[in-house]
Amino acid sequence: MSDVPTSNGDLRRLILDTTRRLLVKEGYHNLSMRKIAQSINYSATSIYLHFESKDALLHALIDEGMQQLYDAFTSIVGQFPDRPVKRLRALCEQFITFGLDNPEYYEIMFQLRPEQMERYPAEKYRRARRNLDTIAEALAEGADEGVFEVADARVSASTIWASLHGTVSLLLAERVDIRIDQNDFIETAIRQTLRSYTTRAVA
Amino acid sequence: MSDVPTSNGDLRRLILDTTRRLLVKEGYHNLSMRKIAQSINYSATSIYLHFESKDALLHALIDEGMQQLYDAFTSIVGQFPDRPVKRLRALCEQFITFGLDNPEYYEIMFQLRPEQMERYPAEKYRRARRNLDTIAEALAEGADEGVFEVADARVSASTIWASLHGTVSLLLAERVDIRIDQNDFIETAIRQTLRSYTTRAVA
Amino acid sequence: MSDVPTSNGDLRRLILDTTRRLLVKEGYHNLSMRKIAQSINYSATSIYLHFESKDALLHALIDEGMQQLYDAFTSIVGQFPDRPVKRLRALCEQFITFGLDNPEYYEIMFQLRPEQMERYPAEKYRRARRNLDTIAEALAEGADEGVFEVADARVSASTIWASLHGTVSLLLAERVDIRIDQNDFIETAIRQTLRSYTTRAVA
Amino acid sequence: MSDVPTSNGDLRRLILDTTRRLLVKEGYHNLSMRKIAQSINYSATSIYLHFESKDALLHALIDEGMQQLYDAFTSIVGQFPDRPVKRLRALCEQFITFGLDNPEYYEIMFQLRPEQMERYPAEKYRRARRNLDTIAEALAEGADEGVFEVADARVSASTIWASLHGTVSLLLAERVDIRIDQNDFIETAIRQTLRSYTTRAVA
DNA sequence: AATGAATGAGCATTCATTCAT
DNA sequence: GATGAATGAATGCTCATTCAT
Repeated sequence: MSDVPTSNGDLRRLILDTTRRLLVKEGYHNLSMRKIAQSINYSATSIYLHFESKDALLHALIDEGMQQLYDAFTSIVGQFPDRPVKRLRALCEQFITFGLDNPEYYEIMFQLRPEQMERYPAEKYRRARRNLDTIAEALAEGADEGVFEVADARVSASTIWASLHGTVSLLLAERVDIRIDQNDFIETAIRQTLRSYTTRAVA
Repeated sequence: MSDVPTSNGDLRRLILDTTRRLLVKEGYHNLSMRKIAQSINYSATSIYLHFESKDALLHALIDEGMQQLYDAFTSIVGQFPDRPVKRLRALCEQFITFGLDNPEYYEIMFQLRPEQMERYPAEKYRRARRNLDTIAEALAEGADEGVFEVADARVSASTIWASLHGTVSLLLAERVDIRIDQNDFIETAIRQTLRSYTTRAVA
Repeated sequence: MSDVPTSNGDLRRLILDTTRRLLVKEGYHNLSMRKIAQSINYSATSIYLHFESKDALLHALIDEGMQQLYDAFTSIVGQFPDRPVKRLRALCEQFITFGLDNPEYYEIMFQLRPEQMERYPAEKYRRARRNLDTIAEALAEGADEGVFEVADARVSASTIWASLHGTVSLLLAERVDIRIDQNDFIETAIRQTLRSYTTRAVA
Repeated sequence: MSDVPTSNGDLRRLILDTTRRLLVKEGYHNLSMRKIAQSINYSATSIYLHFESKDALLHALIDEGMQQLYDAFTSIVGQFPDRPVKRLRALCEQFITFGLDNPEYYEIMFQLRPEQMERYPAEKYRRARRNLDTIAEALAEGADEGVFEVADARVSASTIWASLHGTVSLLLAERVDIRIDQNDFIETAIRQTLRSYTTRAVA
């Protein structure tokens, strides 16, 4: 693929992109340094010039994924600055889209158990939490406006995240009854999730 | 050779239990026949006297887990034969409890991607779906009684399952903000999930 | 296959027959004590009650094969007591038929290198040599009658055997050009082999 | 680590030669990558730097053998361009010499059953057939000159090959009566084989 | 006469990583 | 900045054989 040797420090970029591609194509378990090297027509050793270890490479990838998701979220916030309900729905949709579009990204970002990735510094996870805050803010603003009923925005945001994560996970693991239409499933999941926080209209 | 000499067919049990323990401690990907063998002070070959293959061993474990969960669900159905709301809440609580109590089962039961466990027969997954049906029934009965608002019980049941699964997954992966009380988180997740299907009170 | 347990000492017989069958069906390399045992619905251990080792079992089989071939040869001798030419041709045909009909038998009888079957006692190979003697006798008688030209019957018999063995080996190894008709090939091999020892008619 | 430190790409050569040696000493079935590695004081992994798989290694060996035999045949053809009888005799002698001198090559070249080496591409076997063609040509030319009596040169060449192959096989398997002088045996085999195709002298 | 339980040695192959150049 | 050469450890699995019962 990369017949044309990439000049200078682009190699790091090339490695990251290739790894991501392989991750999606072959899955986390079939990912090996050897295969990455082969894909970019470099020696396996070369990867170590740019990443201390396989773990380090994956961590960099997780960071990128988190950033990407954060960027998407930020853009949505920009689109609906004062429409918390619409904003929250868009965030939900975006999360699910992101997960389904980047399945193996998703795996290393959200599904790896800590003991499997033990050297990933907790500080980085904290960075990931910014995404959660975006949801919490929408909830809080909605509560202020009286359209959401929220006891504790932080807890509620996590609950919403759980629903979304469960939805993506089941879809990725192909555990959802095949007789159920995927879009129907996603739409229902989002609608019900939001509904559970919506203020009930009193006649 | 084993510390506590196990008589007769107990070895099969010992293998199953040890595998479950290792699954929790080291995760699915770091599980190997050799490690299992080492843990029980038997040769790796001995495992093959009781299980045809690594897959067969894991399948046996999945079956056990599914059965256990099914038994728990069945017992709940028996406790609340005509109280669909109470029954549904109990089922939700039970699912989360089961997941947190049996993280080892949980991973291989619900989190493994099909390509990682491809030889697990689809028929068995179908068997697993009985648990989902139990939820769908409670929803349908509740809808009949007018206490639940449900368009399609099958889709809704899957949606509820997604929420529960997401909740368990995040807790097991230790991805929930440590400042959030676990019980609070669980209670909120269940309450909101049910709330989203509850008929809105009319004044 | 042997649902009906064979009584008494028939087990030895059953093992031999089953092994022979497996040898043909699966080949020498895929033959294992485990598989033999499985095929006869006995434990692997039971085989050791009748044969000291896998080698011993194979030796017994080789003996049987040699005896079988010897019996066939003897019968031919009886059919053509004083027709050495016809007798020799029949022996050649029989040898090739035997080889093609019992390919894996043939392998352990004639193709195993001594170092692969080191414990097979040389004395047994000597027993096998009786078959060669039968050929040598036909040659010698033919020479006496003036129909064969033979310098040293022992050497010539070995030469003939070599031709036959080569023919069988190439056929079994599927090394003969597929455009050549097998019967044509065999017939030519035998005809030419005999021809080379036939006295040339002088005008 | 190796006794005589081999520089650069010599390891490939060393592996090939060692494999050949082991093949003679222990036979095809007892050949393992581990043993090869041990023999050259390298790790088993190192072999994979030079050969994709065990099969690939053996294929390389077969190719070498086929080429060597072909070169020897070609040289003989050059020595007797218009003496088909002498040429054929030389080819026969060369085949047997080759077999006895290279028992390791011989087994994998001519004695392996296809199911034992199934991945060896048929196209390569076809290449091996060039050697047979060389024999067929000598026969055909001799027939043209009236010195050979040949019905179908292709069939006859295969028949000759069978005789030679049988001769080599029995010698390698040490199945020839030890009271028979090896050179006598070989000489007789060749003489008789040729004789069977020689036109009978007319007074 | 028969077996269940057990094992050590072996197999081809893959992996992340190191090191001298 | 890049690499070829090399490796120890690991993988799931099969094998012939032994031994106490």
